[in-house]
Amino acid sequence: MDSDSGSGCSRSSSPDLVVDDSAGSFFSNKIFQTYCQENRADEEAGQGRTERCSGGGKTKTRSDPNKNEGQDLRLKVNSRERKRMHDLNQAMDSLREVMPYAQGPSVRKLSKISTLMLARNYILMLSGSLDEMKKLVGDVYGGGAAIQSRTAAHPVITPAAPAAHLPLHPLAQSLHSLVASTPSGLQHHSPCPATASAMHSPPSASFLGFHASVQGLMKDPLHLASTYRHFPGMPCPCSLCQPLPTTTSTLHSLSMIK
DNA sequence: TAGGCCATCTGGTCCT
DNA sequence: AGGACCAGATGGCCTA
Repeated sequence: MDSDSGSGCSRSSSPDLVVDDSAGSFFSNKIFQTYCQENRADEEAGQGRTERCSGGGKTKTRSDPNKNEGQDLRLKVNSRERKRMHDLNQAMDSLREVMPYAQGPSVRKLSKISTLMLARNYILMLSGSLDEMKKLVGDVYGGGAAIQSRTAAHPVITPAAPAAHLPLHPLAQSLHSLVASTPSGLQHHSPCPATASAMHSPPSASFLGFHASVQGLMKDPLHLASTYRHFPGMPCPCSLCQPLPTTTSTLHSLSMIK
């Protein structure tokens, strides 16, 4: 049953995920690297779980593991699959850690589907904020700097602009208002009228404001404004609140190829 | 008790 | 051939 040791992060759980490897991308950050390290340590520690079958599931092949070679192979495959799912769950936990929702011992954690949908909306919201910040920077510096910063193919703000000696107070204030809309201050971001309700709903799909069925939401998550509730601190998925998909040009470094 | 969520097993498929 | 990935099936736990 210890056949799966040594695999570690030799292959990503999502090998088709092509990412920008530059500094600051998700897969180059600390969380992902520490996850890989912890994963190796977890393999040795997790070997004893193989026969436990705690959460449920089927146990029918566990009666006589030494019966033949086929059963040994089956156990190996089961162990690998179990480890793969554990890796997936760890990645999901890592994602939950950076999601802007109430976390704590008294709060039930987000379900997987809710985590994924919230992550998507959060990315869209941050993309919109980034776009807005670029426009503000362009307004402050004006002229060529604005043109430069608005170039979609090069969304990098050049720090060594000649106007760097200009007074920065308006810019700093603008940046502060934007920073306030990041996870620690998201409650100031939502312009929705219904944000005062349901402060501590459970973090289920309904907590995210999804009244529609999950299937319907996955089909067309961008056009369900009338079915969403709005909560403080949550990136709202409705068409009134979320940034338009046009801002997703900054996400083009992430692409799924299959 | 029904429904949602989850962990596990299992067989198939694809890739290296 | 072996491993990764995927989807279906199954059963346990929890909540409304």
